[in-house]
Amino acid sequence: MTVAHPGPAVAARDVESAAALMRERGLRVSAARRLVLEVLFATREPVRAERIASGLEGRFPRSDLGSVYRNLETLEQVGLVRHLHLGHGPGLYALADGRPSEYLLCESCDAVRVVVPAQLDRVRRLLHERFGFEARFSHFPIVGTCADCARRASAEQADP
Amino acid sequence: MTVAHPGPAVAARDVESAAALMRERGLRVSAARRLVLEVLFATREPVRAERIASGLEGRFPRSDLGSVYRNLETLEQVGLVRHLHLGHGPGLYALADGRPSEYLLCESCDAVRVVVPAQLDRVRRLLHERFGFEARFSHFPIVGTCADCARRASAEQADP
DNA sequence: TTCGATGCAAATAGTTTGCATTCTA
DNA sequence: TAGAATGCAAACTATTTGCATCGAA
Repeated sequence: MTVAHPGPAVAARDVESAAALMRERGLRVSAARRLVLEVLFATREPVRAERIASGLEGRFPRSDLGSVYRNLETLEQVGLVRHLHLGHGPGLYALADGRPSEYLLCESCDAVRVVVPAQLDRVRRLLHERFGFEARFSHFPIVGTCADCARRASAEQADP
Repeated sequence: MTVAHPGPAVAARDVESAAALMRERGLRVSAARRLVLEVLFATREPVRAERIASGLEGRFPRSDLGSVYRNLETLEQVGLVRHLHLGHGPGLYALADGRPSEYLLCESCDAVRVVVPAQLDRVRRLLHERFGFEARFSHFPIVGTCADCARRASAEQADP
């Protein structure tokens, strides 16, 4: 899960071009490795390793969970894959597309709001001015309470 | 680790007043439970459960790790304790003082910058205006690159 | 034909839980 | 003395690793 040297993100069009890139880097394209890519291309959202190993619950052949983890790490080093953590729970893996999504996670209802990085640029700028800190919300999200839950909470407080 | 109903934060002056509060809530103050409190009062920073169970490496009697976890959960429900997660790695537990600290975590060097909530109020306001989202950085930190590492990275890029 | 990758199983880290026993209120 | 909390062990989730074998280039 923890990648030593995650390379710069690479957006591949499809499994074949991803496979070609692997070979360019001197890596082999085995059946198990191709399968991880196929699953990631099939579901365009972040998934846990277990779900990949299950072949999306049967839509693809099952594969060994240990190998899935190893391949995800390799793919992340190459830059084809990124992983993120949404609160507690397992890491989630997805194809790296050019500009990574960023996330707002509600702790009350577990809702995840996906936003494009530009929407957080002002927040990022503010943090940079204040602390010289370059914030990223693509690997770990912003955590708190979403609008719905906040409204609900204050309603309950007014009328218990 | 995951607390069902974390009560409102309560700041206790010392172990005895914390113990008194426990009894007020109808909870018992056993030796093991008092020990958790003593360790938390002795070290004023967030610590992992394992470190509590070890009695801060021998300064206090060792206790059972399972019971430590159970007691931390109970203490968190009462509001005396809060836990946080700094990136990967185990959860960290600390006494709840009135206004919880918030955190900036650097992914390159693992440095943790502790800030008082007021320093992030503009960030919070911005997020609330944009998304109606109430962000907290006390349970999960803001993750990114600290000023030092950012400087180092751009220096390396200029002079490789 | 080589050595990178696999599959299986065992190991690890962090945390939770069942249960007979202990001890607080 | 009732039942809350303990201590120990086992279970569990997420992830990593050792190793003999296999297969892609």
